[in-house]
Amino acid sequence: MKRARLKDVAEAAGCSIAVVSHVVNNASGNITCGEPLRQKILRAAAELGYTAHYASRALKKQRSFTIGIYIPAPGNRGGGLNPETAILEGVERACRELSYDLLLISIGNGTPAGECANKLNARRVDGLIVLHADGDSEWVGQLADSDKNVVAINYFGPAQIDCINFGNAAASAMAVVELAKLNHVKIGYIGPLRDTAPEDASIRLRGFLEGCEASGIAVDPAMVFDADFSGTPRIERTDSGDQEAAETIASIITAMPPDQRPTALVGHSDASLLLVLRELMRNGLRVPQDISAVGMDDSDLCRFFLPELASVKQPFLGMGEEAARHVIEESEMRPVKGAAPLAKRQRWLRISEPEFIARGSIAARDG
Amino acid sequence: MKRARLKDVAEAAGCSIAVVSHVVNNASGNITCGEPLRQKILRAAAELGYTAHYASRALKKQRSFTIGIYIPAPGNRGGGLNPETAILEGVERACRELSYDLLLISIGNGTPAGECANKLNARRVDGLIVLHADGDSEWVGQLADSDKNVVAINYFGPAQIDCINFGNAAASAMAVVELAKLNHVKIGYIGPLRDTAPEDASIRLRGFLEGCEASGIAVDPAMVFDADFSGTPRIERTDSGDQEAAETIASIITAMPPDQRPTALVGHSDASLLLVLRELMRNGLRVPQDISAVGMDDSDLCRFFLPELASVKQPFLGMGEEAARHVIEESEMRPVKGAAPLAKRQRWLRISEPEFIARGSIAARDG
DNA sequence: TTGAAAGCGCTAACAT
DNA sequence: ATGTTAGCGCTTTCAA
Repeated sequence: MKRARLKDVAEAAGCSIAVVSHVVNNASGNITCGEPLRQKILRAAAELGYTAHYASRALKKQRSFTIGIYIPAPGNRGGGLNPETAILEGVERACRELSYDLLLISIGNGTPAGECANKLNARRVDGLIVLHADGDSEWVGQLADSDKNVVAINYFGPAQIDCINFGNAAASAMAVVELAKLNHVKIGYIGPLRDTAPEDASIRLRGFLEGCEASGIAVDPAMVFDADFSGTPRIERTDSGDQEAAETIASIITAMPPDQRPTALVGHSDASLLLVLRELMRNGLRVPQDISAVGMDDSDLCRFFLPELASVKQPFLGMGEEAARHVIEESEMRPVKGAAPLAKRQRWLRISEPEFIARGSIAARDG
Repeated sequence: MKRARLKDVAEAAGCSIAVVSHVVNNASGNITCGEPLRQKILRAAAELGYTAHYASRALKKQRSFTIGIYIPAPGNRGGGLNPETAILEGVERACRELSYDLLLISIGNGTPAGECANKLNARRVDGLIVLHADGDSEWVGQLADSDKNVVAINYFGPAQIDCINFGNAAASAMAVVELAKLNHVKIGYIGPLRDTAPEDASIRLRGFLEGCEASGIAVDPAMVFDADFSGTPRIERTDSGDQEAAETIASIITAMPPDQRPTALVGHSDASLLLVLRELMRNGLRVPQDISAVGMDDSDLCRFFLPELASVKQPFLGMGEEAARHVIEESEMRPVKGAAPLAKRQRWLRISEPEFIARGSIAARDG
């Protein structure tokens, strides 16, 4: 059986399509309609299983009621449930709540610029969400300049684009502060184990340093294992040998005299920290008795270690929701006709607030 | 600046929109056109940045050139990069290759039946891919009956729907066979640690048993830790206490006289197996010297253990691609007008072929 | 309170 | 070889 059109419902109810259109949308134009007819129409519509043809409505309204999302490559943080999935879930949830559809423009594959601009231009999507866009790439800036409706998630480039970012600095600072509360004063930092680090790694290092300062903790360069930090021990880093780097770092720490060793470690990521911890434990150190540990991102890995790893969590789902809400709201503000292009407002910029997740890998230090 | 329409290009090129339509699609109706005009049109189109309005084309062609995907809840396998992401990536890739768009109907949230049927009905999507649909649910069957274009991935219910499934039985059988090649004859099995197991868990157990039979290995019920197997040791399983179950199983194995212990373990999942392995190692057993291990799904967790866990991998990405290809192909076979509803063909059914990933957790047994 | 009708931008059959 | 035109199904203004 063919699907029902407005016309079919109108015939079944014995009236014109205009009234039907009005009734099923329960608002449009200046049409009103008597209760009996109204009921008749609703019944007919239900009976025929009427649903407005999507393309037709989109054509008429000049809106697709769809937003697009672009995800460069999932799981780049090395292990664990990737943030992308949680963000996507949040985006999808917000879209559904606001009755928008979600178009997955690209995931993992690499054809950003053209595709995105194209979907936008073909009126395929009313707005665009871009995840982890490379700060160096030009296309993001071009989108922003062309006054398209775009919001980036975790973008650290120069383009003046609306965006919402992980609270990277706040997260690592928070880890330090929580450890300080437990009387730790010698706190080490485990940066990226590879030589190709994600863009936000340096921000996390900065947060660590800020956290130390705020807590009145002296930073000891000998225990800050991050290539971006001056005075750090020289560690050989390659593009694949996480394990070797972890072993080197662990042996350096193990070799320190017990009273000079860090009593706690903050990791730039759960994965890096866990690799180092595993080596430390093989060297005979106990977690958390000898050394406490706090990771970053609260990935699935945390709960697969013994003791479970404390971590700082980003509100991925919430960020996705918020981004979607913003882009949709923005889309509805824009005039559909070529009216005034809506004076360029302030750039929208949000930093998410991380949350500390306490677990077995931390213990208080005797005062 | 407003986006260009067919009409704008036609004016710029000084011809009618029909010719433009023909040229930009380089095929349509029985129109031909001289080379000079052709060039002029192409230039004008490029200059104006012309792209066909999506909704308009969809309305006219009665096709959305979009397929929808429904993902109930990601990451249910407990840890590691979830298969859903890889499948999604494959689906997206195939869609792009075939110039289809991908609509993410739902991920993680729970509103399947209505939403899916609706998108289909509103001509929002030309076809639908459903991931991990619950075998008990009715809505999948209803979709199938209504002659909609749907393909399920990893569906084990009764509905006569096109689908492509993980080769679960083949995977666990493969693990056994590979271990047998290494002269293992006492092989244990680690089933789900929780009392709520995924639907395909029992198939994996069956595969294990088949693998044993094929390899001439006697199954010892005392080392088959799966609640579905008669004769298995009684293990207390709850909905959350994986760790306790793992400890119990490990202590049972450790308590066995060394010459009666399994020399190898097959896990129904990487996660379950790793939890048990960790406890075994804490009890003093060495992997792989004392006991070899092969997991399932090749999740990210595998590479986070020492030794790295051998596993059997499902071709997630390829399955996604194949599903998408099928649903698109099917969509293009269907008549757009109400012609003959295309006699119901054979049910399309594919089982994916798993691949063995050898890693440090396996060693040969002395002959 | 209801109906008629003009398009939204595009494709394709039909005319020239 | 090119132009004209009738819709696809819907929204909405205008007329009755």
